[in-house]
Amino acid sequence: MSSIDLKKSPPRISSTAEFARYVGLARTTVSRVLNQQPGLKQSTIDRVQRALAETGFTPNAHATLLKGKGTSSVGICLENLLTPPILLKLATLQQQLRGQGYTSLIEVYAPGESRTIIRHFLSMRVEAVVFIGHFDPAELEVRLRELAGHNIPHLVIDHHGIPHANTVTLDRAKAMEAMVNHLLDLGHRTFGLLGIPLEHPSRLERIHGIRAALAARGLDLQTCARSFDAQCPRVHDFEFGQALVRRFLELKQPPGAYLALNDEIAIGAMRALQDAGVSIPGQASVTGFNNQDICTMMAPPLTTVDQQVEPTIKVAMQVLTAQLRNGMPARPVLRTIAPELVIRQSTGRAAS
Amino acid sequence: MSSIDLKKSPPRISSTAEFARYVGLARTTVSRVLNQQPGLKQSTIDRVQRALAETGFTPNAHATLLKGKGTSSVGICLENLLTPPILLKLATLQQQLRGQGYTSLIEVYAPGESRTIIRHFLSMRVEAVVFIGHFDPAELEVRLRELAGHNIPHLVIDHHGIPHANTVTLDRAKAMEAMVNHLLDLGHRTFGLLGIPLEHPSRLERIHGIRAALAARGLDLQTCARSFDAQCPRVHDFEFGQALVRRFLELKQPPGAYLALNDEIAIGAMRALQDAGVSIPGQASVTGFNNQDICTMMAPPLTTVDQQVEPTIKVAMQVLTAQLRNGMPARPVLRTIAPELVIRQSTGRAAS
DNA sequence: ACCATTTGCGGACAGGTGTCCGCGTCAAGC
DNA sequence: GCTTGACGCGGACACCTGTCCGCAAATGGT
Repeated sequence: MSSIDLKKSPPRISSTAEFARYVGLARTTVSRVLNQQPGLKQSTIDRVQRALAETGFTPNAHATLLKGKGTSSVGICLENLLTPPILLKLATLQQQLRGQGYTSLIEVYAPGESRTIIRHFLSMRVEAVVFIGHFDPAELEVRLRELAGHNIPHLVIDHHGIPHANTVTLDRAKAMEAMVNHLLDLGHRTFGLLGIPLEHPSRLERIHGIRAALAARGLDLQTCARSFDAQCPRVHDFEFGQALVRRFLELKQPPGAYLALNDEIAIGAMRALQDAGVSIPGQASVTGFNNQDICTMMAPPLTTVDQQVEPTIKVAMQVLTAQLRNGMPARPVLRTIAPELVIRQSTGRAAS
Repeated sequence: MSSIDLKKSPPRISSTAEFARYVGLARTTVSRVLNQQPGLKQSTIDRVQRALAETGFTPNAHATLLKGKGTSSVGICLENLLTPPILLKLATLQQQLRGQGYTSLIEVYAPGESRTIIRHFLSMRVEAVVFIGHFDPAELEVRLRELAGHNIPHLVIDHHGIPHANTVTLDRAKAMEAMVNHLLDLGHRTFGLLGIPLEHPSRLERIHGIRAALAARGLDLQTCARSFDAQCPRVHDFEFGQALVRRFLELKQPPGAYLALNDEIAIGAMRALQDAGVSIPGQASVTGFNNQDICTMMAPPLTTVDQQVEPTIKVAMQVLTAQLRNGMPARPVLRTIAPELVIRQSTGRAAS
């Protein structure tokens, strides 16, 4: 009985040498088993496997990675603002990388810590770095240059418009163009932009799409669309959407359609409109962006743009594996994902 | 001019020896500078720092961690279902750990991969492992035993009821008790449970709280409360909530108050009720759990329980740092966080 | 110019792993 | 009983860093 108890507490083993002593074999032999090299008798293989199961021994990864030429790891830097779609991308990406034998080092970005994060990645000798989300463009560009200096491939997911960056992103211009076309078809001619400034470089892509749709029908951005972004602080997106709409409702002639940067802002906008007695879509239309699950639960369900997470990650993995194999591409790669309009009941014919 | 161009492409440096050759110093001297040892002339320190900035060299972390006794890293295993509150906990925890000089290895759990994940943590020689969220109890217990076998401290955040586990969690029993009391005060005597089975072990804590509140007023769980969880598949929580409520509405006398497992289910429930013409809170009350931002945007705003993320992480860090200093505690630690009821307009007086 | 002190050098070792290689051992086949 | 493989052993080296130590060189003071 007591022998069983003793067997139940196997010794703490922290090196292959120690483990080999436990099994009663040479260290090199054990190493050969662990790395599945040929020329081993089945019985000894079994003996090692059994001891492995008993003790739960794991070779020190740091020593392995130190020895081996590559680390088979990629760094993933995550935007501060953690929304469901971003997280879904993270989870999917990590799982796919795992399937390819890659370990992922995940760091959540915090303002001013991007340098620390990249240096950590570099010290861990990652083979590539992925950025997911939106960052400060200037800061990101510096980091990318830093990585290029070390000949480490990178990939930016979602943040379009960084010079020389390898990018995979939803075609937000096309998305906005399609959305505006949808609203134009419904008779809308006045647009309130929520979270989309007319000038700010970070949202330029969306503006391009909006402008293109308007121009195709002989309309002008400046006269059709307005934005009050600068006048409201953006802390939580829901409240931001509310505040922006309240500002619009102070106008003599509020717009008939609202285009929001994302679903959260759109939902806040709907709330403020309905609280003010404006019916949706009877008196105003509202559109979101991202197609989060919550959209279908609103009254009315929110018209929005689907993020296409799976295609995005699929393409991202293609670009990534190509770079892991062949190194940094000579010219930056830009792959855009086609968006898909999801029309629900928050958009309707313009009030005449 | 060309010399400038040449200077712009510093050589790829991947070891301290190489770097020392570049600076023109001995490897040991450089190492002393990097580790801030005394007895160095300021001018040589500057020389190294300058070269450091030029080349962006970073010592190989694997070699350092191999040499040093501890790795100063903790593993974080994340629940598959990524909701905003969980993510907030992750981000906060990682930031705090970073502040304490600890690196965090983050892995998103995928069914059947918990073994792989833990083995990865072990091979990286993490000094502790944190689980955030809810997992398969049996699987989690095996992992915890595995960790204990290696003398590695652990901490489970949110998942209450794992035997021998060090746990930090919201007191969900107290929360449900307070919530039911609130509804009893409003005159409710019939309760529909959404996502909370009467028997299932994983939700036993909530049931205990509900039962306690009822018992204090001489009421009985079996007669007051019903649950149809088994009859509806749970894929997306929003739709789950909708489906459950539809099932309840088939009854001759649907309950006057609905207690949902989380905010998503509650929101789905509200949608289904309102679509069926049931006014909230006039004809039925609905409560959520977690107090996500979206709650305030609903019509009516959702009564719910706040997660208390900051206190939770604060306590988690206390427990964690204590274990990192002193090793596994002799007896499992259980710290519960006091919940806070957030009463909004989705609950009201029972219809008479 | 001389001596004492600071300061950098270079060799050595440890930490754990993967791999190569020569050598011993054991069993099977003839 | 001898040869021939098959198989395991153990020494050696490399990967890169941190640290210790003896020693040489440079520095500073007088």
